[in-house]
Amino acid sequence: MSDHAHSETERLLREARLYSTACRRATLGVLLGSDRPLSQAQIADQFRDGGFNKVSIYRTLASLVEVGLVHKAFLHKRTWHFEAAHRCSQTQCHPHFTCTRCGATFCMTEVRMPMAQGQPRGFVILRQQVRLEGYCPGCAG
Amino acid sequence: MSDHAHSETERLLREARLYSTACRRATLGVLLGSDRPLSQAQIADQFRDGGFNKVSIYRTLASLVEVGLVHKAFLHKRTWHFEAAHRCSQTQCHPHFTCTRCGATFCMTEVRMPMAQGQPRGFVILRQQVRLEGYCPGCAG
DNA sequence: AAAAAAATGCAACTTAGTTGCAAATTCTGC
DNA sequence: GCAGAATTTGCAACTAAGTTGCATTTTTTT
Repeated sequence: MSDHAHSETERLLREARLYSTACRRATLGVLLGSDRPLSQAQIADQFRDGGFNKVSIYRTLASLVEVGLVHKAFLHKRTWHFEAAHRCSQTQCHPHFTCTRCGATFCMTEVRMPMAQGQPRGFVILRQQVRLEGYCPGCAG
Repeated sequence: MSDHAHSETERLLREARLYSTACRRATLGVLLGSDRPLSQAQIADQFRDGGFNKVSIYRTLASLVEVGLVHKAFLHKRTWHFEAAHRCSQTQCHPHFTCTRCGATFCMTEVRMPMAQGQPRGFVILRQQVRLEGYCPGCAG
């Protein structure tokens, strides 16, 4: 990780009152640099020389989710994918598109969805998530 | 299962060109009678006297999904929940609401969501799914 | 620099879902 | 209805994402 990225992740962790540790800086750095949500295994793959234990990565992700720096974006094939929260609003992230042919997932930041309306009285909606399925440009046509 | 339900599930299975077997009739009957998506374990719980092997239920669900009688509604705690497809359109089911306090899930059949628009050129959207989170009437307030 | 607080790594575990195969059930053509 | 083909079922063993307990190491505080 570059010095710049190091100080950026360090600042975010400090603001969140989390210990600035190697595993947290590395994990957060990978997520901030990714244009799509990543699983624990995909994050681990990005670490050179040694890397971190999967348990540590899972616990790191849990702590980042708890303070709101990271979101659990979606489950794909029974595996959680995480993304940095910096481009998500309080009540909804951009939709995620998964290609049913090749399995790739994309962040649909251009697609705007209105918040759900018309729920029965008594229900309080705090967050909504939209998943899209279909063919990506490479697999369509 | 009542005689009426038996003949109804049998008809649906025949139309779908599936063998009408005890496990399929029972599974489909349970899903048709449920007002919310169910997991394999929840379906198995509804079977009296003996029931069926979990492998058979999983394979039954796979066959019902393949012919379109049943949908994989959503993953909750890494567990798939299935629902009969009779009230879903081709491109989207009703949103599903999960209470973050008690964990219960509800079908929000009253909530209408427009199909996503504005995706980058080349993407073909075939289905969309909306998940809602918040407090149910029992847990809010 | 020492003590306190928290993170890390390891091994063992949990659990939803899957696979291969033999036995049982359902369907097809007579 | 009945024999044979096609398909489903149950069982045991397996897979893999994620979790837990605990001893060790790192980070922070004073």
